[in-house]
Amino acid sequence: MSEFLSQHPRTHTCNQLTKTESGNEVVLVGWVQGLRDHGGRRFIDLRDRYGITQIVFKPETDAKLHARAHELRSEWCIGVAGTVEDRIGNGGSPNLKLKTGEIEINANQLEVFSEAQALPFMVEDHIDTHEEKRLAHRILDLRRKPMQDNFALRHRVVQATRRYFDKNDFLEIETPMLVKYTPGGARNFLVPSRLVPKNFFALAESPQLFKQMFMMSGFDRYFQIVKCFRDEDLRGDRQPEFTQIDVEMSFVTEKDVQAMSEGLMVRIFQEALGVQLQTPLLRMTYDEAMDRYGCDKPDTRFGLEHIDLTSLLSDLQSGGVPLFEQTLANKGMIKAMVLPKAHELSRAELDKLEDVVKQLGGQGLGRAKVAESGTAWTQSPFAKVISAEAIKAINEKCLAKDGDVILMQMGRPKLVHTVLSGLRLHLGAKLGLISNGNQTTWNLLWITDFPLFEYDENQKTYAAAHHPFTSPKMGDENLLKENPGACYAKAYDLVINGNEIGGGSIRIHDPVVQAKVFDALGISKEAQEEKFGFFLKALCYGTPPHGGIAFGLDRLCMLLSGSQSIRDVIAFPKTQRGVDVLTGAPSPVDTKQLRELQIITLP
RNA sequence: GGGGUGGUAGUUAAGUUGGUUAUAACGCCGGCCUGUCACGCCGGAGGCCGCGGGUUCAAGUCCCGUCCACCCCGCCA
Repeated sequence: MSEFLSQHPRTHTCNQLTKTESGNEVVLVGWVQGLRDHGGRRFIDLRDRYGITQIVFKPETDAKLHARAHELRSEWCIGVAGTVEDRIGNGGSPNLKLKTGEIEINANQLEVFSEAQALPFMVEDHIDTHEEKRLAHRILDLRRKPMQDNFALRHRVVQATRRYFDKNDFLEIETPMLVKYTPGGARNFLVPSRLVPKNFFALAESPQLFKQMFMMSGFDRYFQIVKCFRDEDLRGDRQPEFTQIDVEMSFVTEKDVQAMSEGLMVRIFQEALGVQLQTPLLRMTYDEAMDRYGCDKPDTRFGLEHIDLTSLLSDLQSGGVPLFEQTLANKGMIKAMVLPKAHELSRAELDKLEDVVKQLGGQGLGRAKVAESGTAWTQSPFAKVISAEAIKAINEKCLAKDGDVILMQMGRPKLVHTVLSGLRLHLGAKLGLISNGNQTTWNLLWITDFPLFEYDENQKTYAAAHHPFTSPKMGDENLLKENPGACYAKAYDLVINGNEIGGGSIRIHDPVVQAKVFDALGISKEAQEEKFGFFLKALCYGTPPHGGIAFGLDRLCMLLSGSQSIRDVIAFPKTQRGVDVLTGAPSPVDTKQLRELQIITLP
């Protein structure tokens, strides 16, 4: 063990010392960030979590020490004792980029705590290394300032959250992670039980039922910063284990939950970024969002809104275009988006949009360039067949002027929306319509009035759009039996710059209504009892009206930090395949242990 | 499950119609250097071209398969 620290305890961090401390004897510890060896003057940048301080080794201070400094290498972990000196007074020049740039430490003691091998990549702010390598050497990656900043920010978000809810009388209570397996919804990770052989726990997808039972227990206001687990395919903003800020309140309406959530956002943005949000936030119904953006999490920082031409073309007998006619006959939808002349794209660039459309699953991209004072189309496959009346009507409906290009998608509504909203985001980025970097715009909005159910074409059944404990809108419970597809839900999502950051709802507190929803979902009485019997029973002892919300902490931190990936705000994330390349998880286990669990694996 | 992009030195990349010894920058190693802070100068080492097969006189380059990473669709109540 090193005696150095007992004789020379750390006196300062590497971001503290200024000319005020000139002449002081200090001790700094940290990592060698860089070396500049001038023979008679050896400089190193010493880095710790807080910043960087220059150390200088001089032969006239200690010839032996000066010689030893020659051996130092990048990322060695060292301790230095020395005198704070004014750089200018020493004949040097200040480094205005550093807070400590006017001073340096003239070293008189050096301790090498630990050497470092040659590095797989340099520890610097802007690295251009494949993520695979960063993950494999995560400790080096995490030493980089942008990563250190990300986790400091995440800490501030978490602390702000705890302070906010504490101040508002919420109780932070933990819920189980090993929970009852319930099929439906996200796929569960399974954990075999040794004590109850051949039976499995699921890792909790969310604490949904537990937090509702807290309300039945009379806890009134609950929150938790909690890990959740979902065994689904990964994305840049999805990890198999992730963290939610989970919230539930009794005796509230949608507005109450939203107001409490807005207060949280105000506090987080204030404490994490120093940004003042304006509340109340904007609200948009799900139907409006789908109509204008084809998406339930629209990025409202730019235009390029969608225009629905379906009824217009229906009125015009498809304008004589066979493709439109076919679409309408198949109960399809026709939507358009206008690319303004101001953002004119070359024909080659427009052709490339076809590839984008195909990647999104579309067949192709209908397009038309408006000409002759809005009476004609050029560069369009439809131009030859479409009626003059239809051209004029579409141009007017799209408010398209000469030189604008109308982009069209048609077919099944779901696909039209996927393709056209994907194309919209692509164009927003390509045309530079989304501000980024320092000039950050924060568009927060609520999406409200979601449908209660979605029809599953494959299964030929309804599925809960949010989850099956979501309350129907007032009056819609009467539709549950006859027309479930027409029911709306007391559900809401919080969207920030096109990212779904939170989602919640008012829950069902009436066991009769809850049973009706299960019926509509096609879950038999027996299955209801088997899967949710404990919960249905719990509902029967005086359940308060209640509702809540859950926020994706990782996504929120990703946005606030300006990170491109959720992995940059998770210390040890998994890759796209759900693998931890650092530790090698998942891995095979001993057959002895499998036998104990009464599990065999297929060859 | 499907589509796309990529994998060449420690790192990031270049590598022509297949053709001698596979380049460069940074990093690394050695030397010089008393005011640097992207220090500078001189010298040097470093390669299973992801992996496996095939075509060919000859493959980093062409073909087939496969693995890995990233992005997207499906999926994620």
